[in-house]
Parts: sequence; structure tokens; C-alpha cells
Amino acid sequence: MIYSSELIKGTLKTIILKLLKDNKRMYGYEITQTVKELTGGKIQLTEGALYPSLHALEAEGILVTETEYIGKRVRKYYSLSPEGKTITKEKLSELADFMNTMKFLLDLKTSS
Amino acid sequence: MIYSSELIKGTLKTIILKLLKDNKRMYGYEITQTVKELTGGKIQLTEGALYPSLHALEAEGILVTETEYIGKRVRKYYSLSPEGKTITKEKLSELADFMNTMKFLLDLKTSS
DNA sequence: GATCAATACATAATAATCTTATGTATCATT
DNA sequence: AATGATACATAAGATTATTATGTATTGATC
Repeated sequence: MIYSSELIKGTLKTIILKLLKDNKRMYGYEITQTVKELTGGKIQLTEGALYPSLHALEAEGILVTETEYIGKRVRKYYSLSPEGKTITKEKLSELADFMNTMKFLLDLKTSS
Repeated sequence: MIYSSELIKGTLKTIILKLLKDNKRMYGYEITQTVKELTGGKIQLTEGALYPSLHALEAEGILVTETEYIGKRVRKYYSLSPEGKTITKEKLSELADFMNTMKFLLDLKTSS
């Protein structure tokens, strides 16, 4: 089972930030593979969603990049800027809070 | 604190369906107020998001409507169709699963 | 050495969906 | 009489993902 895309939409950026918080630096393709592995294939980030998000986060100053070459193949590493670390904490806190709220809503008594 | 809109986007339809599962029938404005109360104001559904969603769910055959008049003021009650009840169970199950996955992702060790 | 899958980036057209603003109207309270 | 709450609806614009496409390297298979 793969989650419907609507679900991922709201959490994509926070997932990216969390991974970068844990791993210091990662490149795009690595992020897709890591998320896939960690979720048993339930979350599969598409390139068309991931790269524009990474570019947006970089443009906002939340992420910074280093480009490296592995042989002739380019790799663009992303990591959190100092400001990005602050934003990440806020986003993670908000998401944790949101999930508690959602859990509460979903656990309400069922009458049908 | 009010959750950022991105977070709500992915879960709006499921929230609506869950409320209708518990309450048999509700009208739009009532849904906004109920969600606001249940979440302590953290989730505030806007009309511009809610009504189009309700219309879409009705067009999909998931919801059915009854229009009533309270005095001269119109009220449009929504309830789950038989098919809607099945969809609702699936959506709720998917969301619960998704939240477990997200909880797992967020709880991973932090190195920074 | 040719082909395929995986790695690795990027972007553009389209679609979906929310935000913001606007509009109409009733009802209760001050 | 005016204001805020109730109650619906929709349209223009913004945002963001989907889908498709493009380029190119590398490793594995035949």
C-alpha cells in the first residue's frame, strides 16, 4: 500500500527537514531512497515533487548546498542552515502537535 | 497556535468523513464549528476550502444531501452514502496507518 | 559491446486544491 | 439600526503535486 499523495503533500517539507536534521547532509536521490526504506515503500517521493521542494527550501535560506562529483556524476548535497535548524524544530514541533490532534479526532467514539 | 494550511490539506476530506461517521448528518457551518471546538481552535476550516470539498464528495457519490429550512434560512445536511461508509473506513484506516508511519519517522534518533 | 536498470539531476505542462475575497441573506443582540 | 453570528456559494489567483520528458553516468547482464 502506498499512501495517497494528498497525505504526503502536507508533510513533505517536514520529512525532508527531519532527515537532514538526523543525517547532516543528504542529496536528493538519497532522500527518496531513505524515505522509501524507512517506510517500507509506503512513502515514495517523486522527483517532480522533491526537487522543486528542495529548490524552494534553498531559496528560502533554510537549506544550503554543496555540489560534488562522484566520478563524472554530479551530486548536490543539502544541509540545514543555522536558520534552517530553528525552522526545523518549529516544523517538527508543529507536526507532532498536529498528529496528536488528529489522533484525538480519529479516536473519538464511533456511532455508526 | 493554528496549524499551517499545508498540514490540513491532506486530511480535510478524512476529517469531514470521520465527523459524518460519528454524527450521522451535519451541515457545513456545523462542521467548521465542531472541528474548531474539538481542536481547541487549532484547526479552523475556511469556507473556501470546505464547501468545494463537500461538493466534490457529493459529486463522487460519497455524500448525500438533504436541504432543510430553519425559518427562512437554508441548511444543507450532508451524510454518508452506503458507498461513502466504505470509503470512510478505508480513508480512516489509511490515515491511522500514515500517522503511525509519520510517528516512526519523527521519533527516529536525532543527532543534532 | 549492447542493452537495461539504477543512479542523479532538472523542468515544463497540466491538474488539483487551497487562500483570499467577494457576494447574498437571515437571525439575534445591543 | 448596526453588528456579529449563522449559512450558503463561487471566482480569481496562488501553491504545489502529478505526469511526462530530458540529459547523462554507472553497473550489471546477455
